[in-house]
Amino acid sequence: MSPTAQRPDALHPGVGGRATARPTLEEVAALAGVGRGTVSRVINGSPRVSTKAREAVQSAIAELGYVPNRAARTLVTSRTDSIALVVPEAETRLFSEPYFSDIISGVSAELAETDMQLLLILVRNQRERERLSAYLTAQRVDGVLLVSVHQDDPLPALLESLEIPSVLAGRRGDLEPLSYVHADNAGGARMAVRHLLRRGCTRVATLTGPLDMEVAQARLGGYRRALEEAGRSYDEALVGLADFTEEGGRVAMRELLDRRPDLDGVFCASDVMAAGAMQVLRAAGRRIPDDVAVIGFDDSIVARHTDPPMTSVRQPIEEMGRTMARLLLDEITERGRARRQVVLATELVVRDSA
Amino acid sequence: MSPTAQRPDALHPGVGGRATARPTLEEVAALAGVGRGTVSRVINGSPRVSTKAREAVQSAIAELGYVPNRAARTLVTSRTDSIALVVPEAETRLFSEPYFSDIISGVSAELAETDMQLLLILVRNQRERERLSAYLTAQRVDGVLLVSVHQDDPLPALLESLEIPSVLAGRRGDLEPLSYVHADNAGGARMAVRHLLRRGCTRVATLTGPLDMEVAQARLGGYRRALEEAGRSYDEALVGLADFTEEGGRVAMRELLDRRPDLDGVFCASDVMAAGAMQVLRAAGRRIPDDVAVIGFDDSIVARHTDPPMTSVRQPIEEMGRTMARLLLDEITERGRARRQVVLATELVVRDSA
DNA sequence: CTAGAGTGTGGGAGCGCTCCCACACCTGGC
DNA sequence: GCCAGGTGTGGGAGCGCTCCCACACTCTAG
Repeated sequence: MSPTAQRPDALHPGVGGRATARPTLEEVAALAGVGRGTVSRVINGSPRVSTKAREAVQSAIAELGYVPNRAARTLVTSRTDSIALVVPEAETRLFSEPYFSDIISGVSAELAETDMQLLLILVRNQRERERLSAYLTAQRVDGVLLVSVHQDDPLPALLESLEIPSVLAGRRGDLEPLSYVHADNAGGARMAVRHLLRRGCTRVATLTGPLDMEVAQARLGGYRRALEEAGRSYDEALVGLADFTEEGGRVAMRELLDRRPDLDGVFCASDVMAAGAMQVLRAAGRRIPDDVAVIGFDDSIVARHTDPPMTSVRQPIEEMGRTMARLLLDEITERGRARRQVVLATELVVRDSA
Repeated sequence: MSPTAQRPDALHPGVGGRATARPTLEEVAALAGVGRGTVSRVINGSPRVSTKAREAVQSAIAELGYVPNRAARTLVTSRTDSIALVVPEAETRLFSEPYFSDIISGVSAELAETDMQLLLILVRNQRERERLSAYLTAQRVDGVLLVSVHQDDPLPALLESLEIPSVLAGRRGDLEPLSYVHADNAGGARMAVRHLLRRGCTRVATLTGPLDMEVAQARLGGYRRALEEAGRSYDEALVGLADFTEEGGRVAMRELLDRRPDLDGVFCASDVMAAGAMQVLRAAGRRIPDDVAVIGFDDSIVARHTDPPMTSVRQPIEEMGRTMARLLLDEITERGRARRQVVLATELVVRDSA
């Protein structure tokens, strides 16, 4: 498609050499009848070039099909024009949720206008964490986006000490020193529980995520706040500790049902947990929503395929991804700028389960 | 965590310079009391180094916290130690299916033992396709994995002309010249339809994917073959053309029901289409599986959450990812080797819908 | 004892860029 | 006429590596 210089190569074809040799900046300069500096200036959009020289260079570039060698540029500028999206994916389940794909969609939408390349890096164990650490230390990216932040994860601290521009999805706590973007988890949870109460539920339980994640704590906090605002007391017997997974949701739901068989509403901190809980409730003969109303969190694809379709708290995940990318780009260009925090609103999507 | 040299920097702190200067190979050589060549040999694991020199170098590396500069290495070797996973994601739906995450899991599992870095690159429109083209032409990766291959996609041809090592997930057709890995789609479809026939279905319909994808054609072919093997004729009225999406499944199912209200089994070329079809069937008052048996394809998370849980053809997606990565690594090391094709078996997971 | 074939090693050259200094060439004001 | 202050330009230096040649040193066979 694009014209490519097909010059006869060296006499020795062998020793694993590439078939085609790419033209260099020097060759462009020679063809355009200018110096290397001028070609470089044209490529980098410097205004200090005469129209005549610029045109000569541009047509030489087109003729040779010249593409700059990024490695050479990186060697000089120590900029890589790429950013990493780091996913500390403990288990495949994390990935089978649309959360990550939506983040990625948002990030790459924001990057579309730039020539930043997005690198996805999965970290699933200690070994991979070390590889990433070496990778980041080697300055192979200009910045890092980190999703799924656990309180005891050493990654954020690593990013801090490396002083590499970075933005988190979520945060470790109130005092998070790194830039971050997250959803209004507490607000969303509160909204969900208020909906259950308004519906007439009087014994509303909750299934939490792993409490070493701020996001899980925030959702539990929203649950508690909604109850207290309604003048109801927070009852530990109605709180089931789980881990965002379907199986975890099933186990916790069974225990909850044992402890408080009279419960009539459940707010689950994730859709897949809610799906697990719904299975258990049905197996126990409860009708949804008549006997027990159920609300999930995420509004993922799972919510649309349960029976009945699930009411769920939607968070603007793609928008989160876009915002993260925007903050990171800013941080890369204006190094040393103040860290930013962004909180995006959540919304209740009402279907049939509550 | 890892020891990092914190030397006082140059007197001039400004002009956007990085805070910490990384040690170079030259400094390691000086500290170890050897030449540059020897350090390079140690780093690259050459056997032609004395034990004494090797140890001196290793401790110097540890002391300085030395990490090689990849850009410099790339400039010389023109190897990048990274590979791209290219996803021509037309719409978000593609991503919300677990297919891609499973591929990614498999690929990175296979890459774990190497120091290859995986780059995920999304291509969603013409503009992004051009960016990718420039990126690949600039030789920024050692190889490419391409998933979701459409017949009219210019990407495979681009990879061919660039002569860059690459492996496809799926293929354009029988004569695919690039290496590829795919599942036994025809066999899986055949298995599914045989299952329906054995169950006693006599009017088995099918919902296809977009027929510009070989994968959709193969599944349709398997459907047809199973019918013919059972001595039944292939009836176009029982074939609903769809596009792998839920909405597409709904629309096609409605049409099918209009045309052939007597159908008693449906093989759907994807789970989400099957989910859409099941909604339509129920709305039309059909019981599943008693009136109409339904089988999906993929065995994705959706299959476990329909009511009733869906029988589906499982393909070993993660294994596909692993195999793709393995083939690509081979192709990168032994350039010019013959293209390879791998077909992995599919399996019928029987649940309640058929 | 010497030629010959290994080993291990240092360091020059060079990968393809950007940075920046020096130099030409133009103005215009005195 | 001169000098100051622009503007555009060429090309040297150097980023941090790998490649490879040359040179010491072995050790063995004749």
